[in-house]
Amino acid sequence: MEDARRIGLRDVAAAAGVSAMTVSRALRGIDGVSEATRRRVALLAREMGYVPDGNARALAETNSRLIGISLPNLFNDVFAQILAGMRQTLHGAGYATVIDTTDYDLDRELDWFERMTIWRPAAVVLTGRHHRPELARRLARVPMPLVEIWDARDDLADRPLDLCVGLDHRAAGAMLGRHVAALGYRRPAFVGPPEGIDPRADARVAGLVDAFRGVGAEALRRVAAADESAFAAGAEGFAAALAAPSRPDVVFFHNDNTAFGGVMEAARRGLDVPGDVGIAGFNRLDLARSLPRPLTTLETPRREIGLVAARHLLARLHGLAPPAVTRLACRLVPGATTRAQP
Amino acid sequence: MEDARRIGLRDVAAAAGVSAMTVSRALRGIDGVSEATRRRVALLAREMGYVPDGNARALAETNSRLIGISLPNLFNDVFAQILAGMRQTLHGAGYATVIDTTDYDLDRELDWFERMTIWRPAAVVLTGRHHRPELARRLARVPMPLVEIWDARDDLADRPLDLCVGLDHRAAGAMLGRHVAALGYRRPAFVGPPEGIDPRADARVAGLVDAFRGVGAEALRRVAAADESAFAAGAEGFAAALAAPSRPDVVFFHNDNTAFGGVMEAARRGLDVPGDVGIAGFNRLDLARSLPRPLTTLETPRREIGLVAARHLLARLHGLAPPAVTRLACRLVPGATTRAQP
DNA sequence: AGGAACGGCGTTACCGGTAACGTAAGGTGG
DNA sequence: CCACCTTACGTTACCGGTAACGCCGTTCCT
Repeated sequence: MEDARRIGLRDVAAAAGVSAMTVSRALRGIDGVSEATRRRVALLAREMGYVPDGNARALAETNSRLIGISLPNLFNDVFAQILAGMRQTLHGAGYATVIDTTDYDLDRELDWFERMTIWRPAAVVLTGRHHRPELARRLARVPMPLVEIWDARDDLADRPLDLCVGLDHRAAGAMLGRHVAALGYRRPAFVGPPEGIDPRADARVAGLVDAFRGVGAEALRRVAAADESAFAAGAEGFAAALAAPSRPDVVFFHNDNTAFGGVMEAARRGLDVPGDVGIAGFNRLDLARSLPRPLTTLETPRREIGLVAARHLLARLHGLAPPAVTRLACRLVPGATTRAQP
Repeated sequence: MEDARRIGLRDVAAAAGVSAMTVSRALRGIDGVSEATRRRVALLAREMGYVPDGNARALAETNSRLIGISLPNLFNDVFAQILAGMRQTLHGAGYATVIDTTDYDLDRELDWFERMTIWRPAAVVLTGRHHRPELARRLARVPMPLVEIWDARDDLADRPLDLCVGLDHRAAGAMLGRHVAALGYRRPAFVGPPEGIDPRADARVAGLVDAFRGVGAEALRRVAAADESAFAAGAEGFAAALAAPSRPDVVFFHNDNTAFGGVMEAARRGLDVPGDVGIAGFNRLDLARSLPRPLTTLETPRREIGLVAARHLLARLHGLAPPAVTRLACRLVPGATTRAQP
């Protein structure tokens, strides 16, 4: 594998009869080299198969062009879309991105952060507002621009580590909940991950509770559903929710995919949706749009979050001062899986 | 941002009253340091917030622990699952991974490859067997272990660049096609990306054509469907396929998500599936499992491809010689969207 | 008792680039 | 004709680690 020594700047320099520094300048397009020399060097470098060494370069320059991004996972398109939005902007600005997925495990996030900072990234992107305290301590020692995405709660006491772009999941849950409560539903249930796993899910549940408080509704029943497949989890969770003594008249789901599992389970049981039971999803995933009976859901601006986060990060890297907290709006999408009128 | 100079090995060394080399050895757990010194140094390093510099380290050591991975995209779980399989193994072995998505654009793949190799990765993972010739040329100059995943056609004349782990998409298409042909369908259509975008889709179409050849079937009609949503694309493609003069009696889809779009469109039109028209998907995505009428599809071993690819890559990095081409088996999943008997 | 082996640590020389500064040749203006 | 400025390079000193080797005081063996 390591047959011949790698070709370095010095090798090209020797072949061209100039100094290494001249080759460096020529290849980077920096002033101080005649056009003739530049062309000769560039040609030679290409012929010899010269590839610059990123490590040496990064070591010599003090600043890197690397941005680390931590996401819970890449399934169900939510984070994949946020990521796509960020990448587009960051790559366009000449930054490389390094991704990791934590599966909602804060220890894995911290672990990744420590392994990542070894490479002296120009900035870091984290998901959510909740991290191990050790992470903030490390960050304080070696400050660097940082964006927390996806979760931007409306709470002045809760300062972000640096920048923050996302939505208020509690408010989002409340918006959806109020819409559904206004339709007359009074026995709400929620199917999603167990409490304490995904803070955003917990926040949305809190929002639902807010919405149903004071309208004479029963307490929201939360059902934990976990399966490697979101669809299966939704079906099982829906079944579990219906098994409760006081049968819910509407079931909220963690996202549209799990909600679809619920819709399927309802059909399997011969239940009429929304006649017998209402169903609401979250995020407005592609699937929600394509169902014959459109899902009642809430559209989250995922791609926009990615774009804005990247833009603010770039501004920050250029020494500007973008807003610390950016809260993007969600859009209620009334569907046919909840009844139309009270 | 760059207030105080970063703390380096020398700073810790000075504070501990030893040489930088001793600190380096102590922190890396290398022999030649007394236990007392090691502990003192480790504690001091932690207190001072010392973070090693990956670039300097990578420059000093000749070999890196970085593996670059190129995938078409991260939507619809196919590549996300392959990736999850690889990551698990590679991270366990102490390698870091850097991902990029090409969106099926070979120029972007080449571009990424050139930017990536600057970091002297220990190995590279590419998707598919088709790349820009320039990429192979670069690779020849700076040889490194490489795996091509997902596509492992059964063609002796077609040598992989190095290693290869995947499945034979043409054979997979043929397997599914033969099953469906045996059920008596004779007017097949295919809905998926336009020809020339995704070589695997093209191979599967070739397999379908193989399967329907010689059974007195009409020529397979290929319908291009592209939409940002796979579901919408499936619905539109299905509609387009049905609009043909000789209406197809079975429609194959690029994957289960697009197939689901077809199922929805059929329901919207009041068509009976499989009575009026059969539908078949591909990949056996989670969705296919959760439908009330299970989709006829072909299960591809995505996670296993990731695991095996990573394992072979590690073997290769350890100087062993894993098999050059590994073809994994697919599993036919007969469903209820095609009729049961001829 | 003398030399070998060993544990524990320091020195030196890179790894492959780049910033900063130095310099010779040719052009320019007074 | 000479001081002065450009242009086009070359030199030097790092960037922050690590491998290889050297050195010194113990301990152990014969």
